[in-house]
Amino acid sequence: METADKYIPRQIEGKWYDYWIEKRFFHSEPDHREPYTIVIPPPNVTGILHMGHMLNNTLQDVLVRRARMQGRNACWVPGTDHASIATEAKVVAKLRAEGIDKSSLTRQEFLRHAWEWKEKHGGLILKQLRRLGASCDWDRTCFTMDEARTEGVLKVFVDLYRKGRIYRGVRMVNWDPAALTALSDEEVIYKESQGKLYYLRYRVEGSDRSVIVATTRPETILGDTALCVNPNDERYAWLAQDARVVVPLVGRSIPVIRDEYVDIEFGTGALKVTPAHDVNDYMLGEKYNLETIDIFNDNGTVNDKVGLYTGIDRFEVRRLIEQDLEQAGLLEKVEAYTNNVGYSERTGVAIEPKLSMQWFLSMKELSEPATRAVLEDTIRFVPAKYKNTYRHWMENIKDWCISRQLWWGQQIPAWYLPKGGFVVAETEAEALELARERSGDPGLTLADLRRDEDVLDTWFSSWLWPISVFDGIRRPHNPEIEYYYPTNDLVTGPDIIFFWVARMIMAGYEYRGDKPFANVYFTGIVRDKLGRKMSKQLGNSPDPLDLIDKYGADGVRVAMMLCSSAGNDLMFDEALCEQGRNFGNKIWNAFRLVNSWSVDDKLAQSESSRLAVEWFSARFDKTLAEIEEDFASYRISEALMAAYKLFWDDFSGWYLEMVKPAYQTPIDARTLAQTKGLMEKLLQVLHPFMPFITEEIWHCLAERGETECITVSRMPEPQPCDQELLARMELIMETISAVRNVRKQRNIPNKEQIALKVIADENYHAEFAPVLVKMANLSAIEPVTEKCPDAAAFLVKTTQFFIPLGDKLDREGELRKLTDELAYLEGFLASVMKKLGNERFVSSAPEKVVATERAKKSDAEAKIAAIRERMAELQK
RNA sequence: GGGAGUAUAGCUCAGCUGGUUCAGAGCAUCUGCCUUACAAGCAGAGGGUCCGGGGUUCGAAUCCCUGUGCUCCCACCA
Repeated sequence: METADKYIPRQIEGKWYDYWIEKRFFHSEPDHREPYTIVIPPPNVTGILHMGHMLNNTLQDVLVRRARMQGRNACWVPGTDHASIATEAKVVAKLRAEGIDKSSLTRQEFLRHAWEWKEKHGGLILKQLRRLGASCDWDRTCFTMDEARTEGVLKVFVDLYRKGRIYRGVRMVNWDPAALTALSDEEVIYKESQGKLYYLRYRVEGSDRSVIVATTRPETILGDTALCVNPNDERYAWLAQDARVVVPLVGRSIPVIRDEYVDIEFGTGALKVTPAHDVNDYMLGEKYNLETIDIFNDNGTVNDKVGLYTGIDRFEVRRLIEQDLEQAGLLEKVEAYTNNVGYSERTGVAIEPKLSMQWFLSMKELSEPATRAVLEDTIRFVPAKYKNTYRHWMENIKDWCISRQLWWGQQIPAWYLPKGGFVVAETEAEALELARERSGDPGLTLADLRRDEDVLDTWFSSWLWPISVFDGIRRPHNPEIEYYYPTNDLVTGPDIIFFWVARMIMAGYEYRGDKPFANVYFTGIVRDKLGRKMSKQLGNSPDPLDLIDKYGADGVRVAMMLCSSAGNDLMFDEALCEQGRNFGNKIWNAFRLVNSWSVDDKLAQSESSRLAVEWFSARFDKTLAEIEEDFASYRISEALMAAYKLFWDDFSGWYLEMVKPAYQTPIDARTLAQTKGLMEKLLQVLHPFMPFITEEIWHCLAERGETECITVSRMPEPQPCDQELLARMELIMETISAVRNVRKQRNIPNKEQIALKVIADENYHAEFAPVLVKMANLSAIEPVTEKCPDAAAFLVKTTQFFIPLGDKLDREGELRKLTDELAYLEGFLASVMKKLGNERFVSSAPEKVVATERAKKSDAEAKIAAIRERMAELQK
């Protein structure tokens, strides 16, 4: 049968994925087996697959597939996140493109559009994950805003409210004037921005003097309610205790207060205080009981409180006010200034600190068991360095602002009573009942109640994810949650350690009394080969699906795994995909070779084949043990590299060459069967990394029943291996290399058989002679007792080998080589002697170390003697 | 401003408790080969101030101090 010499992934990947799904191999139900559970970090429902997802999900798939093959009941739960701000922004943009303004719609109408959009475009990313080979249990696909999850969220909200952990409060929040919502601190990104520092003149009342104040935001003078100087600043000692100043342009009279908060060194040492629009000023305002004047509308334009610049955008006002101040002679000077400005992670606009009524979750108590769990390694972080980051955040945790002024999300289950006050309940009916009780008015109807307009922060649903995907919030004792929870591994990025990981841990202890997962594997950020973060703007991120088309899913998976070490950023280079694809091709060709052999039943197994099988089996077991260890410490890329070398070097490069029959001659049945068996085991080891090609070849190697897929086969377990055998073979391999070297240097074609003579000693293992003969294409190996003249000679450990060359021998060249070798060995010996000559070394170093030094010495001496003899021989 | 991490071959990275698995791997490069599974391959080769400087030790890539570079997190002085 003819098989192509190039492996074409496209032809088989879709076929096998469909087959696995059809046979329901990825579906899991609780049973008697030990569970292995991963919940996917839910991507945004409107998201599309990028390289970060590729990395993250390949890792999860490797772990899940491996666990499945180890006989565990593997369950990987997929799903998507409703991502309130991001999704709402997309829907708003889409409506705008259709000429519909969000403000012209009712909440219900808007949500209808949003759901429509979600049904149409949502979840594309999950389909894309199938291309990658992700072995998720798709029957379990969840959405953070589906019915079960939403009910869970509301139940938790009510529960926390009743426990007194949720409260309402006026706080300074990070206001996003584009999305028209408050953001949590974690959603604000600070960036250095080029700005200006304006020096403004505040006239002192009843005096002809004035105070100069430096500010980066002159437009906020509209909201100034005080001026503050440091009490220790002598420059302002002349100001009366009850001095008042006049706000430029506005003309408002405000008090001068004194507080050590003000940095004497900065600017002029005088600070304007705008409690409504600056976090620090807000605190001063609280302390000195200052008036708070909110000057902005929600969209960032100036309101009519002051009567100046009404309706104009904040940045435009800044420009205008600069001119107006200048004209009024109230602008002392303007300097260029670089400062840090917060921007919305979602919309990119500058954050406006704003006072508003929000819902908060008190975090202190929740954080305590969660902090302990990580510090005591009940939950293991890989790499462990993130424990520090985690601890630092948890120990300084602040209350969580959980309300968002959006429509897309879970609406806060609070209802306001007509005469003030509110009730919190899971359902409208319950709310009504409570409201009647509370108000003492049994005639109250739902229409009398007004539900809070805000929705909950998206993370308020995703922090429940490991529980809610098994419906463990609504039905805490259902068999699924009790079987699958706690989950095993969480694979995610360190950038959401606070947003998500920490909060899941808190929710886990609060609602299950147990950790949500045993291990957290933090991936790095995928960067391009220049070290730049991959981004749409830079256009330096390849489309994962294009890569899959070009290199095959297996190839791209290998690429991702090769460059990822836990917690480190990875420099992705498309060349790695090539390496992955090449590896697939190598596997394919090894299969083609094995597949091409015809069997002769009468043939007995040759000695060299018998030895080859024995050796490779040992080699396999040794590597398998290493791979086990790598997995245990989450060194996934090293595990893959070990398997890669095992297949490429040991199996293809050595083993197959050892057992390969001469061209167009048959192989014995025993060797063929053993080779296929070894290959099957190799495919199994590789399957978690390269699911498609391994499944394909698995079925080509033998007739299989309908469900006898590699995907659900049992992973080989490491057996003790014969180290002695491996060491002996190592020497034979060295000898083969040495013979090849001689051929190369002397231009002796590989086809030409040559003779080898050996002075056999304890390091020469004659039983391997058949392997040596075959691999080095020797006519014979002849044991001798004397050195052989006119021969190329080489040393393997202590064994001397000779290849008679007759007059082809290049005495000059040979001598030069020997001289170099001698010089090296003498230098080496000298350093060993120096060490051994050091009494302190001999007396204080452990016995073992001294012994190895002594062994080095005698070894080097023997070699030097042999080389000297050989040189003398050549010089005759 | 506070904290953490990191620096090893051209690139990406291993290197655990200080000593023969200590200077490694893969890729890239160079030199031969279209040798009948594979040129997406085979056989070889070269390549290092283990960031600089001190220290501890019989012995340091490894431990300590210090400097420098890079990365990240937290805070947000108007």
